[in-house]
Amino acid sequence: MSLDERKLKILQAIITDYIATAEPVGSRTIAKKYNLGISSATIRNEMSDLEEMGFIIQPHASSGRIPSDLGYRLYVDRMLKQHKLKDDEKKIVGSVINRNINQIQYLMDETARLISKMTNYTAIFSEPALKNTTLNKINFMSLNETDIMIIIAADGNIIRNKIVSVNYMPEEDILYEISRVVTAEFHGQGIENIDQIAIDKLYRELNGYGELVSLLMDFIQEIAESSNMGKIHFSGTNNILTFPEFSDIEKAQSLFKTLEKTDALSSLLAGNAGSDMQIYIGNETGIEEMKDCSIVTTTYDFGNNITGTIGILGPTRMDYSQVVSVLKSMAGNIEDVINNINKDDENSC
Amino acid sequence: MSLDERKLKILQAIITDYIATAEPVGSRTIAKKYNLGISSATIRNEMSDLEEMGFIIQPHASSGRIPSDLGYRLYVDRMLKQHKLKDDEKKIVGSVINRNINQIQYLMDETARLISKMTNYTAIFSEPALKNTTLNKINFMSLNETDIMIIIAADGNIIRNKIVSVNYMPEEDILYEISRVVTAEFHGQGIENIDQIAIDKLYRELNGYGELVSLLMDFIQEIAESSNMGKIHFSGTNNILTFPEFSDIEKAQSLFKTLEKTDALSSLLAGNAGSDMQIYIGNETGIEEMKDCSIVTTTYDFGNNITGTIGILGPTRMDYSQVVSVLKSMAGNIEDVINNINKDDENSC
DNA sequence: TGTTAGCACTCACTTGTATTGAGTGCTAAT
DNA sequence: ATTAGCACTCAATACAAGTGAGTGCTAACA
Repeated sequence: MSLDERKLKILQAIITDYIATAEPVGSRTIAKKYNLGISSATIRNEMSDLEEMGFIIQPHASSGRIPSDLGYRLYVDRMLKQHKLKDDEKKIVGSVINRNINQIQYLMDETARLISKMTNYTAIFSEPALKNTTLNKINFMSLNETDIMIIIAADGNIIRNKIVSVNYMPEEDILYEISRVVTAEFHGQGIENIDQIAIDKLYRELNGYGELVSLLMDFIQEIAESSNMGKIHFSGTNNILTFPEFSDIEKAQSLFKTLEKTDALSSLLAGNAGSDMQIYIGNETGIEEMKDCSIVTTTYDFGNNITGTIGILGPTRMDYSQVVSVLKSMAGNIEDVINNINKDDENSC
Repeated sequence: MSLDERKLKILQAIITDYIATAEPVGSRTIAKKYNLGISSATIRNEMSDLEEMGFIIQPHASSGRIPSDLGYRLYVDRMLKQHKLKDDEKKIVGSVINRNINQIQYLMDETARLISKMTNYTAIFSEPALKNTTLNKINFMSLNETDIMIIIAADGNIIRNKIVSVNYMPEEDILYEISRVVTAEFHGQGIENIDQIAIDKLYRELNGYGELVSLLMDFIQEIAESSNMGKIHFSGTNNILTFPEFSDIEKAQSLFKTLEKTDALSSLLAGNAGSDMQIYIGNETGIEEMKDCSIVTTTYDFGNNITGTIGILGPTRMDYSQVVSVLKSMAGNIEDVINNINKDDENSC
């Protein structure tokens, strides 16, 4: 029994129909809707074969068939034709891009919202991990008599700040000088593995201001640690409620709960480091509560080895071709914006 | 027909029971569970009166009664006894507080999560509005050859930053000097109504660096505008799914949609400026989709007239006394943390 | 030998009907 | 004024019969 052209066509029809209706699809439906030039009886025979081969499943005797994880997998791997973005979809994408946003966080948020709107699924994104990032600039700024804000700028336009309080507040000018020295010493250092020699040297050079240096080191370590598990953000989670597979409120809730403790998901997203487009279908996610879900992720590049992940979470019967092309286009756009950040002020609106 | 003690007791019993069960409560139930020393028949008569007075409603003939908005209102206004925080609740509160957080955003997030966890309702909070805030310190910091980060520190430990690109990048030292001059000029100015004289003076003093000044002015205006409608955050929205009144998935979805476009909600939260504890019951929210919800809000004080709002969104039958006391305690805690921010480093964990 | 028509069978879903039970209102007795 | 008792209401539940979409199998056909 071989997987010939006709079987593929029937499988495709089943998947297409099931994506649209979320209802098990029967042989007669296929015969009527997709004119493959064969009768329902023949289709029945073929479907019987496809089921035996594991590509489709019969939820209960005498119901139509639905694609199995394996079926989706085959579809994704072999039959995914690049879905072309429709014109109006393109327009929406443009409108966000042209706004010339320069806060990455905000950009990501907007992108996620856009994705969830365009696909009616749930968008996921993780904050860019700072691993392998190099420090760029460090600044101390006094806020009042006791508080100082430490600002760390790293490659890829990544900025973190923290307010700390000090026992001894240096003069304004001294603080500036300290910033200069620290920056000179740490510039170019990897955030996760700062040279111990540089640290020692700093403590010596800034004799008398050890408090500041140690507060800084704390902060840097804090960043390095926290960035290992970039926070995950969602947009359009309520779209989940529109999926018929979650019309059972219990199921929807358990999925929401799973999304909240994002550990598992986090490692899933991290798994995509580098590869172009990752697709997890049903049980491939490795998360029990997500066996009816698929996740498609891709990475975007901040330059300097810093990458973030965006993805889409939907039911296994989601429209893979649309999802893939939306993601592809979005990742490209994010990179464009990031790389041209503030470089095209002239054509702002 | 007067609202005597006994009627109040019966109403209280109805509300208490309905909060717990979300089921219409009948006379026999009350007679059995709450030993008021009267028979179910008497209670029936009283309930009939209460219904006529508008405090309870009969969803359909021959069902139990449920409290009306008016009933809740009476309950809240007249019978709300201060709910004492249980010991274990107190412990949870302490654990967050002691972590000595100094990022306000993070603190708010944690607080909201805590509130939603303790109450099993949905927590709402708005970012503090910057209205009436005075500028404290302004700093320009170069990031690379073309980009500058503008940092604005305002009263109440509020920090905003923005990355802008400039055509001409001043020397590092000049940038520092500019920061100094700008800070000196703008310190103490209200963020929404900066003295035009000061602005003019600044342009004169910083002759040749007008670009920076105008970028700064843009940013300040941006902040002033955006802060008028502080963004609203939620925590535990999925708790909504556990409310039986939203077991109809359509209803849940329409509520979620309403929450997403937060305009209406935003003005609701803003309405609480200054007052201690605001309670909106059912239709009092003025939002059609929320007629089965109540919102309790309170404000917290950053000092210097800067206030934010936290609140709880739950079904109208929510446990008002618990909610009020949790909110009260939390608002107090936030203020404590904010006011002692970084002032108690010695007992950190 | 592959395809099709026909038929019996399965099973979720719908519809209609009867039953149950929690709850009310009213009336008469205490 | 309170209570017991009774008839009545109505949502919810349970059950039975009917419907229809779909399958598998077999025999006939090209």
